Amino acid sequence: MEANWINFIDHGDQHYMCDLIICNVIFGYHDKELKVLLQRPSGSPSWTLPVGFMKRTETLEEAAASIVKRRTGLDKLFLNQFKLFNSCSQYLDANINADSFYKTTGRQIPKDHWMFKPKIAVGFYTLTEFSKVTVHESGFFTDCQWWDIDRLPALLFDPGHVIDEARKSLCKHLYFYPIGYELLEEKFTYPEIHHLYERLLDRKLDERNFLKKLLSMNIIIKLKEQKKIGPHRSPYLYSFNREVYQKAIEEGVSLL
Amino acid sequence: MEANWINFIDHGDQHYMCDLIICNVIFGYHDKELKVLLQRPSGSPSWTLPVGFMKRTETLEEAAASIVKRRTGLDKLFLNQFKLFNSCSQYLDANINADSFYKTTGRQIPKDHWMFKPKIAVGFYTLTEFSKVTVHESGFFTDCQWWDIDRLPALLFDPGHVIDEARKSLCKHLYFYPIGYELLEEKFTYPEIHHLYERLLDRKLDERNFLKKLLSMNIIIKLKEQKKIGPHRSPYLYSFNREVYQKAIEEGVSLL
DNA sequence: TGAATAGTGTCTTTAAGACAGTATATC
DNA sequence: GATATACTGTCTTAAAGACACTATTCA
Repeated sequence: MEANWINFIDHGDQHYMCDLIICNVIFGYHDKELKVLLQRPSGSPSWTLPVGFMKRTETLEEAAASIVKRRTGLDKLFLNQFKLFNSCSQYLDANINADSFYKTTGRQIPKDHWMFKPKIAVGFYTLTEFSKVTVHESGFFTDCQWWDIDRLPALLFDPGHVIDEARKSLCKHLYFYPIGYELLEEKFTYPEIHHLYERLLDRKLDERNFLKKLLSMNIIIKLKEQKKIGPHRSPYLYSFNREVYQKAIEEGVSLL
Repeated sequence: MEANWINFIDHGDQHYMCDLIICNVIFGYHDKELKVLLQRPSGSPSWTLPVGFMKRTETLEEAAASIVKRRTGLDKLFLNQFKLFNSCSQYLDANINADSFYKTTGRQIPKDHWMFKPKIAVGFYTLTEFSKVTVHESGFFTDCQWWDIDRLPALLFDPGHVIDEARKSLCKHLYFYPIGYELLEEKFTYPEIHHLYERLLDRKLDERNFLKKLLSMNIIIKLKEQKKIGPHRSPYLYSFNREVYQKAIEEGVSLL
């Protein structure tokens, strides 16, 4: 076990908020699937959401952004603080407790140590186009990978079904604000955005009516280019009208 | 200064989350005005929102409810956790710091004491019919009173304009869920609920269309009784259809 | 009869929803 | 011409919005 990890255990509560953990649900979209980025502590059979502590000198948003950046290499992502979760008494792994620490490190840590106190989890979700991400492994977490949202592994650290709640918040968000700029590439086809919305909402959207709506709001612009997609008709490319999109983000809008 | 207060200073961080404070915006509605309940620490010229710490053994919602109950005497109120606020380095009063503690109590408290560390404020808002409340003063806070939302005094403890944010969240909430059961009396007139919504949203609502909407949704029921309101035509009383209202709370609905 | 508030109906406009056949590309 | 996907238009229905006069009560 590394020296800075031991230092963290001994003095972490001076530099980090010890009652809080930041818990990120990183959504990705690729190949017609909605995905979530999960990590696995080395040696553990179970997966967790990317979590981390918050420095006393930073804001919640900075803390969440730095955790996301550590995993994805990306910054300036859209981050949404969607919910708080009570009583997370372990932050990484049920196997991490005073006994297991003693066994693996020979260090005796008191049972009332700050690490073992109950914590509030601050849930953030974030959206990114899958292929922009280079998945980063780091230190404690040797595995890190994307999972289809409908085929998730059992999660160890999951107070109150964090992913479900994140997804619900995302859906609600979708009724008020546009989403897509973060999840799609700069230029995208109508079938892509149409499918994305169906996937996010988990229901059918009439393809003609939805397109009519998007175009009537001027939120997407039809380009002259087409995308080659193999042995089929080439779909036209669209891009977001940044001005309208930005305004919709700020003032709210209903696309549905 | 009382013994349990000193005990709190010395050992509070064992029993309370020391990185968090719970911050409540208690909205009331009475006499055509939207109001907020504020308190004033004894000796301070400035007002604050009802705040408090959270016990390590309780949930966020329990902590918020107990603070609200302490001030209003009411429980089972609708509570909505609407936002987090960064870097609240003082939780009650800028005048409370190591020096002032020494002056008033003779007790030397280290500058890195848990009370003076930066905190995250967890914002809740709650709604109640003004006249149900008996305003409770308690211990440290000798004044406690309702203020018209448009004529608030300067607030000492107000990271990020908590009341503004609470009001914004409330408005947004209003587009998705019904509100009124908590703010009106059991039986109310149409002008009352109409005015309440105008006041909450801070804009005109066509009286005919809004009534049409409420009735077509079956969310309010016209009673046979009328309310005597002085030298004018007596308005009919309405009550909420609890079944429809409850369903709307759970599933969401648009009244606007 | 004047002042203040309560109460109500119709028409217009806009948005949502349902629905299915044609077009393009490649093999 | 078979297959797979892209693309488009019209009609129906429902909801939202605009709008102004009448009713009641009391002094």
